[in-house]
Amino acid sequence: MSIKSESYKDKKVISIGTVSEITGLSERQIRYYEERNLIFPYRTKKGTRKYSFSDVERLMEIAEMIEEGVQTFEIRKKILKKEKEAVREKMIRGQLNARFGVLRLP
Amino acid sequence: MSIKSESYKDKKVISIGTVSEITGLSERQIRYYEERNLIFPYRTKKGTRKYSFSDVERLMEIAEMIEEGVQTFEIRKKILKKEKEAVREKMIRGQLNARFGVLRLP
DNA sequence: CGTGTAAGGAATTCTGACACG
DNA sequence: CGTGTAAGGAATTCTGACACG
Repeated sequence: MSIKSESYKDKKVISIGTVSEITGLSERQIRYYEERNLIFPYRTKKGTRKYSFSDVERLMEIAEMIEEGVQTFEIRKKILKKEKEAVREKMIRGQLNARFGVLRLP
Repeated sequence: MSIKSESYKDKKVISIGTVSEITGLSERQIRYYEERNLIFPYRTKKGTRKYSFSDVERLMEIAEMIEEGVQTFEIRKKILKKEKEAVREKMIRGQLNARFGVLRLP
């Protein structure tokens, strides 16, 4: 349920100009954060970047940390940690579902 | 709740080329349906069209009807009818909420 | 390190129009 | 009626680089 409903949130369809407007970040900043492996837009055949709403949210979190003086390297570590946690969460749910049927965790 | 969660679905951030790819419709078709008042993209200051996922869904419904031979004029009437129903629904909910507090209808 | 900017090219989008049927 | 297309212009996006600090 809460996974299916994220279909819109995770679809990479927003181009960089629009992302720039939404987040208030410059295109330069957005591209730089990609260079630093903080964000991973989809690339169309022609090479233009497409972002999801999730990406937009992540960018805003990144922007906050940057303002606080956190370096991109540190931010990257935090992101990796978060992702590992998410994977672990997913696996636990999968195992529970496999044994006891579908259940809904908050 | 079900209203708040539509925030992503209703944000007009997708440009016409991407909408064309998602729906399989040509840009010409998409612009024509706008001319016929079936769809209402947001316009940026510079004049480029931006669509939401809701718009994309509506376009796919329109495409289906067109294939069935329904004319744009008829489609427009159906859309107007649907919108009126939605408004009525919303008002009823609002009145119920006002009198009995928040409740959740399917 | 993080970000601005000018540079040149490629791809996108827009409008109004002609065409077919 | 619904859609394709060529036309010309304006706006977007991309990359690699120089700059500052």
